[in-house]
Amino acid sequence: MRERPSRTSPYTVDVVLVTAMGNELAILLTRGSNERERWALPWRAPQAGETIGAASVRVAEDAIGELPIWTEQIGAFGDAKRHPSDAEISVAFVGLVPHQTVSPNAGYTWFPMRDLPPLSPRQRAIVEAATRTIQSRLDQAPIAFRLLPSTFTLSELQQMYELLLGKRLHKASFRRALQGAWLVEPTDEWRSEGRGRPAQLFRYAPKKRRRPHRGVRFDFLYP
Amino acid sequence: MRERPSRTSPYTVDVVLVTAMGNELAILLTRGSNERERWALPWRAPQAGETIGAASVRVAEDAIGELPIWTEQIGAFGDAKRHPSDAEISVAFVGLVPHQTVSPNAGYTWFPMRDLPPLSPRQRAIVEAATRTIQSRLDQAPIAFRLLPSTFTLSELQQMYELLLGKRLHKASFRRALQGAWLVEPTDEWRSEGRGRPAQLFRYAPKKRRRPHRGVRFDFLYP
DNA sequence: GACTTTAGTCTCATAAAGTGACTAATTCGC
DNA sequence: GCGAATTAGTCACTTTATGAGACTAAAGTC
Repeated sequence: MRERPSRTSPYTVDVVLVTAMGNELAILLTRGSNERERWALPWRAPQAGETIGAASVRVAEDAIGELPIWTEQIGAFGDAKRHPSDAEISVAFVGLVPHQTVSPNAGYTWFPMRDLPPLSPRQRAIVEAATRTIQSRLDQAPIAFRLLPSTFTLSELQQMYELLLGKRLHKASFRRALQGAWLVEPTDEWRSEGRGRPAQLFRYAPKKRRRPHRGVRFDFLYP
Repeated sequence: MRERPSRTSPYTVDVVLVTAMGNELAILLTRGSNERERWALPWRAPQAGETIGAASVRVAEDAIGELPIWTEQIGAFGDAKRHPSDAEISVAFVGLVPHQTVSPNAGYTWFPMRDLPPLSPRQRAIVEAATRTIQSRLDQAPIAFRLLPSTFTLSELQQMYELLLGKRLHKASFRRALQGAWLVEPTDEWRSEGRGRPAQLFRYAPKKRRRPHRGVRFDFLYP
């Protein structure tokens, strides 16, 4: 983050660290040491010999002192869009971080996704792509489960899905799909959350099942 | 392709050009000028100031003299896997090319995907990711349609989907889904292909429709 | 003309999804 | 203590999607 891109690294590795903060998704931004700089995604110009995977790990550790619970590469960004560095391209990663357990290091701040400060055009594009990456993987990896504590109520789980998908879900349908997927098992604990009936706590405990085999889907509207 | 990566470009842009060759998918490989080199995906170390998009276009034009009908970035590859260049990372693209109309330039050869010559580890990983990218976009972009001539029979379309997905599809289900998607319209032409009933020709002519709104899907089996 | 081959349709069975209403267990105001 | 409000959890009904096989149609082969 601090160093300028060296001659041997005209690319950067940028990481979008996402968390669920209350009812919103938030990402981690930094201004580095200079207070007058723009906010920016944490990034790093890898050392010679440092792989992009290793660089992304290091960026995350610099920011939160530990590893995200899930990481995926988003892609390479460049195409003339400006970046805090002079690098031609930036390889971007998303990482998910449970909010409760993690506090960012000095200089890093969570910003709700709906109210981000101005970013460089390239990093703005990276953030938008990060959202799409999360949503497209939501049904393939236990993303929502890992953003929650080890036990959780089904309402909490549904709210997490709603947050990540950016849309409301129907309670009965959600639970039916969840049951069919054999992904959670009930504990014998219940939690009373003020008013209303207490909710049973569940834990993530996936069981093997046969992969549903589907035909084709035509999901595109036009050209 | 010919040049070594310069000091200002320690990354390459690699392109997987895919076509349907008879009953198989094939990709375009080159050995460059040296007959004793390994076969490799077409790649290029971008000039200073050349964007990755522009570089991918140029790689494709060098290989087939025109643009693929559909292109998408696969991602950045590196992580210590070897590559024909010395570059730390390679940004990979997939491009689709209709086989009938395109003949590769000198030095480039189509290889069926099931029978590829040895590639560098990094390019091997790129090819595998290319397949996954195509399959995951197949329901979101008119990929199969563009690999076919402008008019085609529904059997041809189904075979193209089967080829791209790597699995058989049920005829009636396929046609029903296709009809529901309003993507093709019949022409008044028919084609007789030797024995059997002549098939009606269709053209790709998508009509607007409301996007199907679905709930959640839990498509992952375990961790 | 009977048989084969490919195209195209139909129907039935089953599974998945959308939806609203219903019951259950708790707190809050009074 | 009791009813309203609130949240959890389930049910029943409808609609839509999917899988599968059988059936009809139109050509060629012999």
